[in-house]
Amino acid sequence: MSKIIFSQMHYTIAEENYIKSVYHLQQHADMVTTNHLAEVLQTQPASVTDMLKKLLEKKLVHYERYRGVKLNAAGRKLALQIVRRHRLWEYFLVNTLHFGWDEVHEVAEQLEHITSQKLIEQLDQFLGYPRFDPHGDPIPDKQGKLAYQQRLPLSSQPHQIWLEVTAVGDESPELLDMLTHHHIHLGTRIKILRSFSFDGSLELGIADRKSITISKMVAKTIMVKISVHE
Amino acid sequence: MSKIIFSQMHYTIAEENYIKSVYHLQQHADMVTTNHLAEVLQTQPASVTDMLKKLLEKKLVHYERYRGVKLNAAGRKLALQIVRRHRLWEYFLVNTLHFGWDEVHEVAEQLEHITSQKLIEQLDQFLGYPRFDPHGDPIPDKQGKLAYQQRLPLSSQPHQIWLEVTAVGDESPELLDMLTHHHIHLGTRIKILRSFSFDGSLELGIADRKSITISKMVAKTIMVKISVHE
DNA sequence: AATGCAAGTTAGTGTTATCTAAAAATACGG
DNA sequence: CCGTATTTTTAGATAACACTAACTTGCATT
Repeated sequence: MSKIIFSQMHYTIAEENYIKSVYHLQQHADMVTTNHLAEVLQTQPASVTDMLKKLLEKKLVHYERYRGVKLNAAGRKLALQIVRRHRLWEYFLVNTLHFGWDEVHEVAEQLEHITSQKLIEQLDQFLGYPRFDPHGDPIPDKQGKLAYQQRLPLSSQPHQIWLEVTAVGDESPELLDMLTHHHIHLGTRIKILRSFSFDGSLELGIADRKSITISKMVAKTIMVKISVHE
Repeated sequence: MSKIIFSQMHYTIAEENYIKSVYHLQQHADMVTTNHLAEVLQTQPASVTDMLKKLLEKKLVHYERYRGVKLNAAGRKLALQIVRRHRLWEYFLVNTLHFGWDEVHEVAEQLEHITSQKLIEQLDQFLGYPRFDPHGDPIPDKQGKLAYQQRLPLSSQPHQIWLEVTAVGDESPELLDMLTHHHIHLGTRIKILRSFSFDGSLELGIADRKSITISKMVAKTIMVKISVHE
C-alpha cells in the first residue's frame, strides 16, 4: 500500500535496462522480439523470457508469449525517466566535466540508475534545462516530453543544399572518433557536393574547409536538418 | 593475469560497502567485530561472516574466524578510493547542486559505486580539488592521502576561548537540521560561555548572536579547532 | 495442408548476497 | 576453572538474474 501512496516504485538495474532497451527497439518496430532484446542486452533469449514475465507481473509491458513485447503507459513513463537521466548525465559529462562525446556512454549507463528525484531535478537546473544531449538526442523533460528537431539521414538528402548536423544515429566511440577527426560536430553546416553511385559514398563541403569523402555507412548515421541560410 | 596487467580490479557494490564499513569502524577500534559490522550494515551477523570469507579470498582483509577483521594494504587502498568518491560527490551535491548538507548522504552512497577513473578525476578538477567535504571530513586525494585538520570534540574544550567548527561527527539529517537551525556551520566561530554540570550541557556564544544552549550529546558531535584570533 | 526450421519458452543449474536456526567458540562471573 | 551468556560460525533456504539444454510454437514454403 505504501507503493500506492508514495508512488515512486523502485526497480532493479536489470529491470531498468530491459525497459530502456524495449523502449529503444520499439522506435523501429512496434513489437519487440525476444531475440532482438537478447542481442542488444548481450544476454541469452532464455534470460529475456524470464525477465519479460517479471516485467509483465509488474505491469510495465504488454507481453504475450511467442508474440513479442511492447511497453504500456507505465513502462513508457519509466523508460522516459531512465532516458532522461541518461541524457542529462551525458550532457553533464561533456559540458561540465569536459569528456569527449565518444567517452560518455558507458559512464552514463551507470549514472542513469541512480534514483533520486532531487538529484535529477537539481542537475537539470544546474545544466540550464538542456533539450538535447551531446549526440543530438532529445532529453525528456520532467513530464517525459521530448523536444522535436528534424533528423534526416544525410545519406538521402538533396545535393548542393546547406544542411546542419542535428544528431548522430550511433554512439559508438569508433564513429564519434571518426567524425571528430573530420571536424563534424552537432551544428556543423555541410553540403553534399556529389555522390558516387559505385559505393554510395559522398563528397561533402564543410564551410571553408577542403572537401572530404565519407562512406554511405557513415552518411546514414549522420542526421541533419535543412539549414536556413542567414 | 589480466588482473595484474590492468590492475583495476572491480568489486561488487556489496563488497565495497563492507570494505568501507570496516574502514570506518577501524578508526575507533583496531579489530572490527562481526556484530558491529552487521549492525552498521543493517544485516545479520551470519551474512557478515560469509562476506568476510569472500573478502579474505580476494585478499582485501586480514581475517581469522572469531577474532575479527581489519583491512590490509589493498583493502585500505580500496577503502580510500571509495571514501574519496563518496566525499567528492557530497561536495558536488552541496556546492554545485545546492543540496542541504543533511540531504546528501544517501545519494552519495549510490554515486560512490560508479567506477570510472576519469569521472572522479574530472569531477575533482571541476570542483577545484576540495580537501574537505561538507561535513568537514577530509577527501582523500588521488593517492589516498588525507589532509589534516584539528578536530577536537567541543564537549571537552576550555571555556572562554574562540573555537572554530571544523567538522561534525555524525551525518544524520536530524543533527544537521538542528545545527542549521542554530546557524552552526563549518567555519562558525564559537566560544563556550559556561557548562552545566547537571547534564553536561553547554552555553555557547556565537559571534554577535545571542547565546544558545546545546546538550552534551550534541557538543560531542561538534568538532572544533582553536581559532587563531586575527 | 504438411513440414521443417527459426524463434521462443520451459526446465534445471549456478552465482551472489541475503536470511533463519542451530551449533561451536569465546568470554566472563563467581 | 567451570558453567553460562554472548558472539560468531556453519548449514540449509531463498530470491534475483544469469546460463545451457531440451522442448514448443508459429510461420514460410512448397
